[in-house]
Amino acid sequence: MPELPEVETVCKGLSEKILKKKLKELKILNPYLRTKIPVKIESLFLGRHVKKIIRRGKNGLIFFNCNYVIIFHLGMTGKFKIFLKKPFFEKHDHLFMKFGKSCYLLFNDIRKFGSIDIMRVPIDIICFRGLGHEPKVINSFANDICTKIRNSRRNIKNILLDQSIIAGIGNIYASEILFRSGISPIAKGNNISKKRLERMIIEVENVLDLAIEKGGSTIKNYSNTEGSLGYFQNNLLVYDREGLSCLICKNLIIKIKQSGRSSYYCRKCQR
DNA sequence: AGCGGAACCTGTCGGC
DNA sequence: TGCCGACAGGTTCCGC
Repeated sequence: MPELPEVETVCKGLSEKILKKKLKELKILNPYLRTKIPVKIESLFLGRHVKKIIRRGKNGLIFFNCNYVIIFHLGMTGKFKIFLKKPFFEKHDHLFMKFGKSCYLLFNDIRKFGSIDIMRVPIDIICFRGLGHEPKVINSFANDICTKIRNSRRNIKNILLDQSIIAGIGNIYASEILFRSGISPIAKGNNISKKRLERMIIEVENVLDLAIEKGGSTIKNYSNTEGSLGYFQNNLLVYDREGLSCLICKNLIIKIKQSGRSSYYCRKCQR
């Protein structure tokens, strides 16, 4: 469940559990993710304390009191499972960690599209991995973003998914943002007025903020549900609603493929 | 240079 | 029941 709001929620959840705690044990169960988990991870972090945990785009960064940071990406199916006593390992568990006296973490990833990596500090968080602006601050960069979009002949859906322009939007929220903005996913960037893009930028903030809020409310179940989060489904206006009626005009929601990925929209409300 | 499509990997679901 | 293809919330690489 890994778009920006989910990663934000995971970072908050991890902070509650492991902030200031010492890493007591670490075991790589299966290093093969999108990138290989570095063997050095054990020697670099064992015995170190967690200083802070932040999110940048869809990446989570765990800072320790040493010169390295652990960077995780959830890919499509990555999750952290938290336990208060030592868990049994399961299929697709990749990394095991113990913090403090009794906090156990397992990174589990069925499809192996996630990653656990390390990086030396200091990190240039602005230019981190070529990511674009954080949605929280895009209002300050609205001109810059509008110009980029209006110079592009790509469709707006793909532009929203481009992490180097705005960081953190994924396939679900791209559809939701466009629905709320009244913009068709097949509209070309260079054909959308500045005014409409400014409205869209506000909706980016709205949708992600709301999703973080909802994610925050379910994170309470995080340790109980062992990471099986399923929040925000109830708040989706178009995603996965093919054939159902538009909540505004009652027209049928349609599903199309763009660059191999599903987009959902209302032909009448979105132009 | 910038774009769309394929590839990466595993599980699930619907159709036949 | 069983097999097969399509699909899933992401990113990167490879041609055109």
